[in-house]
Amino acid sequence: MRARAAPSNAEIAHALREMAWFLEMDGVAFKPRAYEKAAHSVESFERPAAALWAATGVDGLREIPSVGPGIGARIEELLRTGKIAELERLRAATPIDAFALAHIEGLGPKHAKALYEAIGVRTPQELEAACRAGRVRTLPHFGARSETKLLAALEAWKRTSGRHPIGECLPLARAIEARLRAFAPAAQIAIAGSLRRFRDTIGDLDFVAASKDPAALTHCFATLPEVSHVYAHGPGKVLVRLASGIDADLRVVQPGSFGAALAYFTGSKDHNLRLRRIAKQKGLKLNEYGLFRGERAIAGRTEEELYAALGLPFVPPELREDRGEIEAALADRLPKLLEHGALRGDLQIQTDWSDGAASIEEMVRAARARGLEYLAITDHTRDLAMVRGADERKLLQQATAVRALDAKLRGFRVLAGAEVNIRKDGSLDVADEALETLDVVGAAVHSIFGQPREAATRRLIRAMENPHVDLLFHPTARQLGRREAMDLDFDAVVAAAKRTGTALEIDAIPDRLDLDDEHARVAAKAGVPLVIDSDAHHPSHLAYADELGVPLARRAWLGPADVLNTRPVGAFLAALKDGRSRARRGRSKADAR
DNA sequence: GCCGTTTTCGGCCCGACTGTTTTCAGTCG
Repeated sequence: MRARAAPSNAEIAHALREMAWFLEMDGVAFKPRAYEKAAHSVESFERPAAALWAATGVDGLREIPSVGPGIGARIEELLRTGKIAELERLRAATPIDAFALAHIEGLGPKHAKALYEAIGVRTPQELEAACRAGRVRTLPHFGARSETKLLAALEAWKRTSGRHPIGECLPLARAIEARLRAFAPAAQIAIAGSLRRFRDTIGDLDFVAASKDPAALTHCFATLPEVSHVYAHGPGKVLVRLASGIDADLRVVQPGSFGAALAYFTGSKDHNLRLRRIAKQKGLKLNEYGLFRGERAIAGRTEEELYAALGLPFVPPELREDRGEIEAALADRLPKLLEHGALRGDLQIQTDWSDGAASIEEMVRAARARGLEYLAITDHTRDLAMVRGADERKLLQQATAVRALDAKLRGFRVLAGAEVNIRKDGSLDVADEALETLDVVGAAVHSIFGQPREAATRRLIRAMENPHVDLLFHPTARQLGRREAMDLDFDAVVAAAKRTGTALEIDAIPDRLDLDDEHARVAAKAGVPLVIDSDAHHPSHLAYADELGVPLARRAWLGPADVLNTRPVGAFLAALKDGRSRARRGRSKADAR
């Protein structure tokens, strides 16, 4: 019999969150927050809790912040038996689909419990039936309006899984921001929330404004053409649903509070909690209106002023996730992050030789116009026959064309490359002799995504062991909202990348964003070089590298030294060459064994 | 249930809005 796989940190966190929800449902004081905090902490803990426990037992688990004797014992129980008896008991006592119901907007644990106890609602489907039958309005603390709201929330829940890819949200938010600015040129207006932190998926769009006339601005927001429904409209706050199915909200404060409100609504929630606690330790109070000593505001007009008054350097929004940035700020050791405009080259470009929309010349022109200094042309290869992927002959023909163009250019380099396909067993679809002639070889998975972890990991490692492979393109092959990342032993992938001198890519095309921030951070910490590419199939796509790739890298705490394509072309190519010779050394060692 | 440069006990973030209420609980961010 196959041994049960040890629960991952994410699975442990999920169980702890469910505990928190059930405890809250029962009106238990403080414990829910303790479980919630522990869940967050386990989730963002660097090492697998299972390994920690295997090595040092239950006492070792207490190395994880916010895990004490109680929760430590629960985690141990989960690791040992695959279950938490207390969670099973809570589930049995109130057999509802807590996880699904928790995602219905406006429905919290208390109401969920009341609905179950009074009329037996256990799932979103049963909730919908009860609302339609008019049974919900008969309960205490519920009315006809509650029913209408729940039905609307259920519709929203069915339409979306709750979060939206950033590529969809960013243009929409910028358009709304522009409308608000046009309406109130004197007001301060900003995008806040997870969008300002550049998370890869966004729950809703948050806007913050400072204005002397809040009511005019909230009215403007509530009547935007993009708005399909207004949930709530108060004097300083509006909550709406947009026609695209995304929720959006606006908060308006007085100018003296703009920085405090911006920080507050940028979050994350966990980052804010830490700031609040620091304020409290100093005998201050922090809210969305400012930092107060007693009744007197001592900061709040700008975020910089606010952080300074808390004794902290300014924390860039991309870092505000309570993933160590508070500790780093307190020690004045915040990383020097990659800046916009720092990328000099783009290493994954498709042209009309395969599935791109533009010619090599057009892509080069667009790249120059964006201020880039070099480009690698990396069209698809043989296995992607559907997009006319190149065989060896076509590849050499294209390389000749690229080099001819390169020879004519002044002050810009265009490099011959390919995006070769990694087959099921880790072999490549192009012969080594052809790859050897190219400047930049990226390898990528385009099919068979569902392999077991061990096979998938071996597949990527074998591809990286080919000495001609310089880059691993979109390493986990995820597609946001469509396809999960491949199941990989990522630590093993990172170790192999380091050993073979292969750089890992942050593919910035909006539906991939692969590596994600956490993987990229792990890779960089291990000393593996990264590249940030647009994966452009059209000249306009070149913008993705700076617009989405750079913020993602900032979320991963990357500095310019971590990213190869911040280097001038000569230094970049030298780094690739170094990587190839490292892979050759690794391979000859493997052959000798 | 966790935590500690006020603490091993006594705290635990804070305010806006809604709906159902006659002063507030629940939910959200």
